[in-house]
Amino acid sequence: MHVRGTVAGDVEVKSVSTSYGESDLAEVPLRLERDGDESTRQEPVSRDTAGQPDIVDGHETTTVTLWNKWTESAEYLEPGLELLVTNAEEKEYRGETQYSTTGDSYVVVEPTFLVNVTSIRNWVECPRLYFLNKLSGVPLNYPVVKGTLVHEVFGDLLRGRELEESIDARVDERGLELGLLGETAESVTEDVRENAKAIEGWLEQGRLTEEDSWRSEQLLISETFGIRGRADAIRRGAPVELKTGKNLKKVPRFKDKVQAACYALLLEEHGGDVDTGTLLYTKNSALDRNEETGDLTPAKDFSMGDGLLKFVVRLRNELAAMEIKGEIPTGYEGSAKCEYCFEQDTCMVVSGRLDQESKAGQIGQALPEEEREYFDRFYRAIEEERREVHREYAKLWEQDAQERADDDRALIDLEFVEKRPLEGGRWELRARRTSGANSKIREGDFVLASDGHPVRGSSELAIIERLDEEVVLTADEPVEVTRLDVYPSELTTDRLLAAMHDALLKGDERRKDILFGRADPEFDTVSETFIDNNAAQNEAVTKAVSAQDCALIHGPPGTGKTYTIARAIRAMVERGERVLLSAFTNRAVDNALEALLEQLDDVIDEDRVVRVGSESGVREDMQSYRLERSGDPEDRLAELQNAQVVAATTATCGSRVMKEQAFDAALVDEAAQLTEPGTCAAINLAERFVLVGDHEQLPPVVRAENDLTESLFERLVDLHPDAGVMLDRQYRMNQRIQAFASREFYDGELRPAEPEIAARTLDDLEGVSRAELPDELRDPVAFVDVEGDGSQYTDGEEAARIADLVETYEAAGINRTDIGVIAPFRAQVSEITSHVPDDVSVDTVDRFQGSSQEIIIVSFTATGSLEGPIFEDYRRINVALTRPKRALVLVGDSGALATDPVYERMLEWANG
DNA sequence: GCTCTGCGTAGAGGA
Repeated sequence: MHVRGTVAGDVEVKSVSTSYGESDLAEVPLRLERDGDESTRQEPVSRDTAGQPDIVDGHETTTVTLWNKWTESAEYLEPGLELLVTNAEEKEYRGETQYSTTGDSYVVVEPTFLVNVTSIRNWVECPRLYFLNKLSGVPLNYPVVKGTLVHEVFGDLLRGRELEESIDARVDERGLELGLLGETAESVTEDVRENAKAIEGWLEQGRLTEEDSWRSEQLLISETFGIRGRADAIRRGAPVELKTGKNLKKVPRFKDKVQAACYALLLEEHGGDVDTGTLLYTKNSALDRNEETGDLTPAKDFSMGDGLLKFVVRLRNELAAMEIKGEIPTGYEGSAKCEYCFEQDTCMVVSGRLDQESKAGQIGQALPEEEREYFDRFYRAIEEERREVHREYAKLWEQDAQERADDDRALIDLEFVEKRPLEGGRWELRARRTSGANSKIREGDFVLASDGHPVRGSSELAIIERLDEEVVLTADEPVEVTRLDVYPSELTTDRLLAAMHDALLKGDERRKDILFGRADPEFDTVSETFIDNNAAQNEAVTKAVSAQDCALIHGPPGTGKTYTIARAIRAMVERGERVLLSAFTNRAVDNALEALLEQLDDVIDEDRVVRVGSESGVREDMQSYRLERSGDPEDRLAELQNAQVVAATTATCGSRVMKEQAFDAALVDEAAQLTEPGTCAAINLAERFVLVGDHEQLPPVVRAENDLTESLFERLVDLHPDAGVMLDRQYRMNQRIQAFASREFYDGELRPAEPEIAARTLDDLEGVSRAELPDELRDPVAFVDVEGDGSQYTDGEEAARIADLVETYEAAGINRTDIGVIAPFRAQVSEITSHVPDDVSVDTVDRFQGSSQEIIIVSFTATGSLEGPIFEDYRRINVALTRPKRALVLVGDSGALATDPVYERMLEWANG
């Protein structure tokens, strides 16, 4: 039986004498997991072949005894951590039911925390090395790229692709990286071929002697052991790991065995019974000839005993416990000798700079205390985000299909249509959507495609190629797909961490003086006039161009910040500088790039502007600027190096490719939507930076409540007011519409740029006369009082009323495409969408940021009271109210709105 | 409680 629960008190570890001699044991007080909602819970798969495991029910506290080596895992336990003991034994002790481990037991700490196989591999080498890897990421280097290529070719061979064709295709795909590394296609092809020949020879042997069954690159998840990873290959049910590094010893390296053992655990949970593993060292072929037969022997088989598997689970437990507690490893946890470690110097430097305890010791001067405090604060915040991502993994099996669908995290009820083999051995899968349900899943995303359950059923990591009424996917193996689940990724948290690390430990001192307020930003003298009809915009461009360190441009709604950025970049380009243009979202990057291209028209050639990003992320009309990754290495390199302007999201700025680039200046748009480390990812690449944004609009989206919610932009605006300029003339709203936002959020400083803007009304639109509108809608700002239906996240009455308003406007000659409807909740967005015609754009406030419409109708969706975080953040209201150009209609329950002073003032203004 | 975009996935190797 499996016992699962939460540690409820202090753990007692002791030694006792048994008939077998001296034994260690740990007594763990455990609050058993209550199996409250049976219908939604399924039991994890057991390693016990005797039958289905029982989950111990109830919520009483009991004692679980962990014997012998499992006491090691008990040492990291503390109250609140979750514990799973498989194949436990039940016993009665003084009238109480207790449990203990048996010879077949595994003890798993925090089983919902899915640990990567590579993390375990790094951890067994040295826990401190694991930490350093996480902190700085692995930079672009040839051995790693070559290793990846050989793996890809190996996978292709297993899927039946021809060797030379595979090598050519794979080398071509990596053109950009190889170019950056200064490699030529010929030399890499030769190198990969040499490694791949060894694989091919070995595969041939297997084919000659016996019937082999293979599959390649399988992503496996174990909810019992809390491990996830992708096995290179599985041969007759056993893991095969490919290594392109050197190993001249007779036996596999220990960390390689640990890695294979992880896959063995994963395979066992998926129904296998594994006792051997194979490691394939491709460099060994020529060196390691078998003396007797003369055969090439790159493969080393080894047996995997129970002891190794349990050891691996204990390693995983140690790692998971530290991650859950947010502790930083010192290196003392492991037994590696620092003098043999070739990361020793890096380790000592990082330990010295951050003044962290470390087995290798510290060298160098510690960072100033405020910087170390900053590191600790942001490390904690980013790791909190990482734990939120891990909560998402756990939901893959904790939520049932319907719950996930309701949460927009899965598409269920797909109807499998067909599978088709692609060249290169991959598969195209097609399925039909049988309902109109929406989800977070979009084209280009990685998803788990399954025939029913993403973890327990047969499932594959797949890429969404197309998503409309039919779903088209590509995957390594053909799954008869009926369900898709969002596959969470730690990639962005990894990049945030690396960006913070780079800013603090690699950034120059002057930059840090600015970021920490120890020095004031300085400016050159520039007397040129850039924009002659808008003093604030001209000052902003001047500041951006003349900044030696940084400039901060505060751009309220409609003040032309995108134009200002474009103008500033043009001035920089004219000065011969290389510029990075960045923002958090692809949409913002493409918007800014569009404005920039107009400015650069006669300044530089089009091919000197490059957009870096994925095909699915970049907008259709910007695809021609997109940097292709595949092709001849020298061509790819030239295209990027030749670019004087590079545009990319901040996440992409943290990629290995972008980290190889350097710029004179970085301009970051929508900077108030970025976390500090997110902003650093972009500005780390440049000598100077310009942040453009509005901290009175929406803040960064973060999963956990932590220090990431304030943007670097906002902090620097306070810290260095002299480096900032506020754009104060808006080109969007009628004066009436603008008044409230200006007074409430911008100290009354926001004004119309021109009298025509202030006076714009619906009458200006072709074929429209306000005279045909009912009285209440003739004013540019109107309030429509609707009592509401009392539901929480939807309001059918508001939706119906909004549909009427749309019809009224249409009758007055207004195009439906000129009307936008904004609601606070997604549920209300769907509700309204079902009431109004398709060409009226309906969306959440958050998604409307950055755009505008002739007419905006706001649905408040609140009855009775105004409770809820969505209404607490006034920045959201600022965004909603500043989207329209000519007319704004507020629809809501005046009683509810009047309960909050800001909303009450809004009502007075709207009714005034 | 609610809003929700990014990212080649995870792993590739050095000595």
